[in-house]
Amino acid sequence: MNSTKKGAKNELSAKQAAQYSFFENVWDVVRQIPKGRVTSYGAIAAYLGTPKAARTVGYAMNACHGLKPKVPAHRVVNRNGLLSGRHHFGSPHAMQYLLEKEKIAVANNQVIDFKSLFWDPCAELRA
DNA sequence: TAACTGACTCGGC
DNA sequence: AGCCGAGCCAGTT
Repeated sequence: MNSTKKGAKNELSAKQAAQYSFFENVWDVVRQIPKGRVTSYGAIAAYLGTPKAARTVGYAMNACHGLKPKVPAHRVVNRNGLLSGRHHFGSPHAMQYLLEKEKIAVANNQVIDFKSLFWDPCAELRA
């Protein structure tokens, strides 16, 4: 006990986000995305308490490959509804193919009616 | 230890 | 209206 450390790093003070790394938290939220819906990196980051950590969320996706629980990263797109991470699925069409299977219309690497299909974790999971 | 990267986002021109 | 640059966060090397 008495680690005598400065104690910093507890700034998260969110509800959970406790011992799990930021990545674990991101994956957990992504897995909660309902089928047929999509969300943005900024929305996930904001839910974790860091609206500016959108880049970090995308970075977490980079490590989501090979995870035990499947992470529907294909449901995560950028703020413009563009499939920015399609190139990281091994195949540039894999992400679009998965989205189409979810009944999500995709054109030109962009989600159609993205605004309507947008799923906000802070509004649905918000504690 | 320090520096860089990166699947983003916002603002300004 | 579209294009460009800077900022931010966490993890990796």
